[in-house]
Amino acid sequence: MKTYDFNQIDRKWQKYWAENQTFKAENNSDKPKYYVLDMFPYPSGAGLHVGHPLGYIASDIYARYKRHKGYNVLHPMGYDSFGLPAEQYAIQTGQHPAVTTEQNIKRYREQMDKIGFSFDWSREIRTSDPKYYKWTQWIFLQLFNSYYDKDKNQARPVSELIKVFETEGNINVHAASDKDTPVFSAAEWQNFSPQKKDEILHKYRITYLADAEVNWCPALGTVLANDEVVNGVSERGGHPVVRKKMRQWMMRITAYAERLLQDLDKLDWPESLKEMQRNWIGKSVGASIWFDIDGTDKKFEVFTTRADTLFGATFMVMAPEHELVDKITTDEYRDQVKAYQEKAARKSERERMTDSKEKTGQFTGAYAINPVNNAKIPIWISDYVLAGYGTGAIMAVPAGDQRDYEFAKQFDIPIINIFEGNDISEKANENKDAVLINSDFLNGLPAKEAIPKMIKKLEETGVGKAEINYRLRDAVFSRQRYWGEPFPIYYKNGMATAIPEKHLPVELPEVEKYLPTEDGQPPLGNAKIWAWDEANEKIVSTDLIDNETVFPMELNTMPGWAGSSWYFNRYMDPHNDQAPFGKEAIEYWRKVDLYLGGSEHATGHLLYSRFWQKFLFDTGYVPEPEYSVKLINQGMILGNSAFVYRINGTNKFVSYELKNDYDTTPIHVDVNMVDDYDYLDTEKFKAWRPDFADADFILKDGKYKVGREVEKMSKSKYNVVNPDDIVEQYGADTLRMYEMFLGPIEIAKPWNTAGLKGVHNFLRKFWTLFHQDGIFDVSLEEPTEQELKILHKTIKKVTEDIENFSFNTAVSQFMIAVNELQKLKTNKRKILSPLVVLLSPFAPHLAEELWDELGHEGQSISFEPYPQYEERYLKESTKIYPVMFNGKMRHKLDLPANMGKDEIEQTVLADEKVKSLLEGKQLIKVIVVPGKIVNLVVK
RNA sequence: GCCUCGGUGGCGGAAUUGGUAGACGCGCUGGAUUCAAAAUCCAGUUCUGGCAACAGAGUGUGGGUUCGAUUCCCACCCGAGGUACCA
Repeated sequence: MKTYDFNQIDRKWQKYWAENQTFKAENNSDKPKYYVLDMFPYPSGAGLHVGHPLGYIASDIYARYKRHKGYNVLHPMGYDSFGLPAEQYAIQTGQHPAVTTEQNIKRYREQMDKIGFSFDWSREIRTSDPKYYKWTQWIFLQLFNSYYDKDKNQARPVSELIKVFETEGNINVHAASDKDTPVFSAAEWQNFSPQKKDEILHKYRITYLADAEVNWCPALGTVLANDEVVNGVSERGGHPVVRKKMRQWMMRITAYAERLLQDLDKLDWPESLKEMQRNWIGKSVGASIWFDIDGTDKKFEVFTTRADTLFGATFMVMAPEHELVDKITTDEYRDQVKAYQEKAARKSERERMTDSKEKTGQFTGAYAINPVNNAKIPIWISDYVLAGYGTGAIMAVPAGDQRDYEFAKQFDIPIINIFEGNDISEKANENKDAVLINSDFLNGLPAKEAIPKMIKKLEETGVGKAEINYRLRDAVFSRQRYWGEPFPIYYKNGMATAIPEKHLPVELPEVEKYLPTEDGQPPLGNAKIWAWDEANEKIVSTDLIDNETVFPMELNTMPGWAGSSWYFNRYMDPHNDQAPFGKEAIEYWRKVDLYLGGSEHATGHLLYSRFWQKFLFDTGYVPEPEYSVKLINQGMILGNSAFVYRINGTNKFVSYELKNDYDTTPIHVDVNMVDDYDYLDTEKFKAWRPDFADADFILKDGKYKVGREVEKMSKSKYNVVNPDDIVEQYGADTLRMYEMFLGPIEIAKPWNTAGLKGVHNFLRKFWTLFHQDGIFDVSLEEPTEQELKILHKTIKKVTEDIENFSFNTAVSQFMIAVNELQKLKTNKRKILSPLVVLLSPFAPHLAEELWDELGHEGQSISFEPYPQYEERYLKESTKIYPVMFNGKMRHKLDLPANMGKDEIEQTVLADEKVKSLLEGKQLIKVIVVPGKIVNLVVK
């Protein structure tokens, strides 16, 4: 080989690794285990862009490094292959989502293979594969058959709960359940109808059916997420959206709120990510207080974190949807209350959040009685109180809460000042150190002391108790979609009933259309073979539903996060068809040692998967309550968009420097038509789109310069850079090292190709160290002390950098080493050979090639031990000490490196130059930092 | 508003527990090589002044602790991400 032929080297070694299954991990080994995981991708039609592999490269470097270090490394990859884009494509074209998905996966795989990852492809999984979702359905059934026992603090079988109901009712049951769960005795339970029993059990199940309020779009026939609704209409199509209660599958994640919060402290995750989860869970400690309603036998509960301010409560506010509103409203106010409720119902949740500037509300005519002083307090409704948080009602203390203050001002409600030295003419006092007044037995106390005192009083008189509230809500688990896991559920006499486990997987049925049915049913309503024959235990035609033993199947499918909430465990034993994973496999691998992925999953995947893991831990299926103790976020790689400037109303385009002289509109232009100096290839531009074919240009110095802007990389912005092109032009190793060199992995950064050449040069120089005039030429001579120093310094620094995931500085270190060795014209085997191993996690193709040339045919470098540095080569014989006076450098001194602190001090003070500098000054003290500095403090 | 993270040359970015700020790369300048260019190699490159030695300033701003601060403390400004009538 005459030159560094990276394309040939890439192909050769990628083939070799595939054929030899070099990176296949075994489930038993004498070596210690290490599990490196990337968040698996959704295979979209657009293919990979240069941003996707960033995390995969980092994890691959670490995985390869750990293999060198003697670990049995599990480094798998797969696809989160259920999802919306494939379904939408199916709606447009009639192409089955499975076909599209298969094509996309093939493309992803080809692209990933070109980068030379050390994935164990024998363990590949796909969430849309029935062999995989069989076990997603299985886990769903375990959740369905469990409830959360608050005494034992773990999930328990529903069958045990039923036994308790049969013997003592639910009076002593302390379990996570819906708020409206009735209290009943054993005798009552026995007399309930099967439907009633079923309904009650749903209030306890960890996955359960409930009427949840959703954004329903009648025109689209589907439920939309909050961010798909803009100004009360759907983001796509602009159809009206209404709030509607629908029967949905829910996940009782709230049962795990406290454990999800507590265990965050055990995790070595980025602080920002943990903080996001903490906020999302939103724990607040306070009290609930019962208020009687004047002149009735009704009462209602409020939650507050400031029980101490009860004497300052001058009105009560209920959410417009509060169930008591209709019952307590007096005739006088009925019409106005009704009108307000209707107005509030029309607003989407998002609107209610945004129009928060001005408070609106309506008095109900009813009054509550303050339990501590029997004061009559008017009850209002307002949408600033949310039905879904706490009890949906609050006690309003305008002196101590800014929102209550604004409301009181708006409606001229009196404000009682309850804080000493407080000015209530402008705003409320939210300072917790303020001392209470006008508060009877709490006068003179700050919140910290007053809160427990008040709660004690409330508990004694039986009108309140200490309480903890969480912002976290139970998660909606149904989707009105086709391309997702079907539920293994059928409806017998209206009761959701599990299909026996032995019949899993319940495979997704074929449908003619992927749209909702005409009567508003989800797409599975179009399926012909979608009914459960209980007698014969199989899925049959829906035509047979009138038959006594044939029942309709669930028409919803599971959401995208179902399959991704446990996939990390499946990799441990991906082909098991008896269990989601074998006991032996999970006991061996236990958990992910290093997890890499984006922070956008903080309150989605990363929370749901922790929840499922804890459930599986409770039920004894997994040995760890947290599946990933160490997590690193990789930052996004942003696109560097290019713009041309069209003069309005013409087909003329003006160069960036001149654009301010005209009235122009910027237009995205494909970055692949722009060179490194931001000049546009005008011919390519004309050929790009028909409407630009006759474009005119106003040039500057004969060239057209584009404008630049950093944005998210996306097809629609024409700023996507395909990794294949970089690999083609510079080789996989250059791409790998360059992406690492770009900056720390956690940071978001724009893609620019400016530095590619530098990294590529490094690899060429490295190759050149082994070759004279293109011919392999490595000497067996003993290395010099200087060469050994370079080697060992590099080993030390690079190893430390890898351990700290500081891959950008590791790459720099390699560059330094190569520059130094190039200057010495080193071609000694004893230096170069360890460097090859050291480099191999970063540039595996080149490393394997050189390793082969060094004479290790047939032995993959991948399992060679990583070189270790030796301290003795790092010691320097002399060290230059800066001699500083009052922190300013005045002199440099060459001293032996191994000199002790006192010795350095004496030698420095004896130095002639130092003596002359000290002349006429008073020496106060001498600071010696061995190996670093000598600082003389003088006056 | 609140929470988290950050602010260092023309650019991306380095700097162990406070100890010579600007590693490495890009770009730029000069030189070598070449008929010429590309490529490669060598030297220089924080700013200001100076031919230079050198001097002064310098890590968002202002203050503080210290012999010494990019690093620690206080206040503020700016940016990114998250979150929001959460009672």
